[in-house]
Amino acid sequence: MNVEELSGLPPGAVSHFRDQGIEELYPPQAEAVEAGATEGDSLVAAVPTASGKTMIAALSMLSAVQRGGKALYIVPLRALASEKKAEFEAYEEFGVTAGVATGNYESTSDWLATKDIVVATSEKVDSLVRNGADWLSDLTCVVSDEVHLIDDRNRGPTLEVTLAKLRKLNPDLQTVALSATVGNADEIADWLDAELVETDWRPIDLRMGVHYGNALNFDDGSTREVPVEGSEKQEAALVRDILQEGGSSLVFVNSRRNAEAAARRLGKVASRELTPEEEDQLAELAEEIRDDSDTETSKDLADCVERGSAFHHAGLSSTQRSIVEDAFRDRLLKVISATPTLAAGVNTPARRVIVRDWRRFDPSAGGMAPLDVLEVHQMMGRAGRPGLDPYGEAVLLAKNHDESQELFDRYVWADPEPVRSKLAAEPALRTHVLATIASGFARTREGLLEFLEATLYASQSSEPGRLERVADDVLDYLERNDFIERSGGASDAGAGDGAFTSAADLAEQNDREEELEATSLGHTVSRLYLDPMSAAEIVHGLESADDRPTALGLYQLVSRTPDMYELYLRSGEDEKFGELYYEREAELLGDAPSEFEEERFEDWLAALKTGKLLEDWAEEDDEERITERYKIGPGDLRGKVDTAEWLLGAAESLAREIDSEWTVAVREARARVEHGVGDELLELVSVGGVGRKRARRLYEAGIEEPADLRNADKGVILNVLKGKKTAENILENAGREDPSMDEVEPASGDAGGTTGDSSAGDEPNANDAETAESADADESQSSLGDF
DNA sequence: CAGCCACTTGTCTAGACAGCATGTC
DNA sequence: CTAGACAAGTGGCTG
Repeated sequence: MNVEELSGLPPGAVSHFRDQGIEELYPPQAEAVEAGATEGDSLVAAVPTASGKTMIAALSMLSAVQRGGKALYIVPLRALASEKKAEFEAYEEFGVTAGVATGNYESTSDWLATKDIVVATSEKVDSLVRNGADWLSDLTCVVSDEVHLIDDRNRGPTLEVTLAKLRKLNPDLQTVALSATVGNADEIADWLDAELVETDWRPIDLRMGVHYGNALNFDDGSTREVPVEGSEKQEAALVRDILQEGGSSLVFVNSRRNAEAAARRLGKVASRELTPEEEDQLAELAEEIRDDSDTETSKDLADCVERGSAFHHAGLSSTQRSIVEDAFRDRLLKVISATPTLAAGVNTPARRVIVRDWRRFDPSAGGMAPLDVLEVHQMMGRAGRPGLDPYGEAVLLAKNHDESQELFDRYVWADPEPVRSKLAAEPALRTHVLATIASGFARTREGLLEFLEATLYASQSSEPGRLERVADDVLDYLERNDFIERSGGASDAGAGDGAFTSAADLAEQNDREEELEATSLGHTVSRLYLDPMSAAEIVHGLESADDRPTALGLYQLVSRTPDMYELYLRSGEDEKFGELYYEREAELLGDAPSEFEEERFEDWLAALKTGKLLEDWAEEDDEERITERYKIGPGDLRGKVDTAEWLLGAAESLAREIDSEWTVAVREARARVEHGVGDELLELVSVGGVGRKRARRLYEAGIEEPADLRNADKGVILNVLKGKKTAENILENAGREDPSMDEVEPASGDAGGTTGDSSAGDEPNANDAETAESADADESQSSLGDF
């Protein structure tokens, strides 16, 4: 089918596609159009990665907009949201507007209401539903990308419930679900009342194979000699082999450490094939990476990048991740070794994909468990760059003939697993049942069960009554913690009034439906997007505090909620943090588990470790020191700080809600973690342009609050802040009447500025060691080193 | 005696969404 | 009940 034959699109859309070099639709796309994608019909497209799924979405959304509607595109990751938004923004050329809504992106609901296409993460959509964004009922088309993630234990239920809610909100909604090829696409289509388009067609050939010995055997029967020379590893031989043809490769491994070690080794292979220009550009990139963050991880990454290789995992900062991804797409980097982050993330195709590790540590399995077929296929699907490579190659590594055979059977010839709803897991239901009640989707127990009937879980359930049972447990839990109230139902029967209970009364009570209503606290929890269990923990912790909680107490409190990802204890650390615990026991909120409850006590200490990390950050320790001390990457640190900020913000709302007297303490702890400063700097840091480092330098020079910025000698300020432009900017933000720095010379400051007049001024460590304040910090560090 | 290797032992394990109100060095 | 890669340490061999 030619794009010219498409109808129902906004005028200009077809020529836009033609300008992009799209003439003929790919077969799956044509099939989708035939199935009614442009006519508002629902559809499930289960097709391989990179076979034009986005185009199917685009055609559906654009035709919906042309009919006067509004479309929503749901993605699983923030990074994908920005990628898609950039793609859809090009439609502005013919008058179709696009916006993005994620947790960290600027976005007011009013502003989104004006956009034709909105891109959002599933959690953000869920949150918008909970907060009653009224434009949601104007939606006529919703696209769910990577819908197979419904299978995910943690985040799948959110997507599932959100889709069910959107469809309930607007029964005529066109639902377009894009999925990898999975075992049961037909079930998903049934659930969504949608047509199914299923194919394994790909725009570029994908050859899958297994490397063993000196040979690479493909699924089509062909063989390629790839000798392993000397002591080199198989993946090194494979990377070198394809690099000599000018192709890049992607190596998937199962741990961060493996990714880093492999990148280091592969750097030797890649560096042999670099041109001088490439070396220069890579050196620049390496510099950029070192500038982004001053940590061991950054240095290691930069060292690799200089040689044309890189590692990629969640310990990298988001900046570093995009640097690596972009450079690989520009063919500057020859090889990336990555954990599975990359397989699910933004598009980074390579000529050859090497799945080195097909087993991953899984404590629940007690050891190494094989990866899902679906997951391996997702990785393999990254092979082949459209328009650049003649074909893509996906290779598994075997050590012997038996393993080679096993890999063919297990992954090459195998079909992916079916998608199974994980909704009946209690943690998932806890949060979604509360949200469903709070946002009025269900007002009775019956109504709740009816709503749950509309989920994929219900359509798949082989165990009748399971969902009902778990739902009842969850309702009990929510009621016990004052998140909901039940009234009028059979369970209340006779409990209160003690009056006579006749058979007739009983019958009547059983007939009457039990009503469910969220309490004010329950509404708050739902809107804040907290797991009810986190909220309960925080509420209980705040209520149990007799004295003003310390920052560490609050940090440990939020760190032990299920919304904080666990920082786990390494061997030996249980003792270290056990000591810290006895030192600072009094600061912790709520009841500590007994030491004899080993598992719970470990969790408690792990939360203390995370809390201590946050305290270190709020005591202005360097990023480098923290990442080294806790053996984490810069990305992990930022993630922790981010989450803590969010949770403490939520805790502040909860504190207000329950009239806690510690609201201010929570707010202060949050502000300290947000800016990474001690409380004496909180005022300074509220001035635009002043962060943790500048604030500390200003404070040391005797400028302790914004008022001082307005009155102090400009020479002193300039001396601290270096650049005139920066100084002017900050003075303006502080509200100084005459911010101009013209003709002002740096003056040496009163307190700590004596060594500060070096011209470069970029030594963040230099000024740390001077004042009483940092002496404190040092002390806490040495005590930390001891335990 | 230095340098290299082969082998042993101990350690450790993927990922990342959300509120709210505005802006790091 | 289940693994395996890496890094650091150890010991033996060679020149």
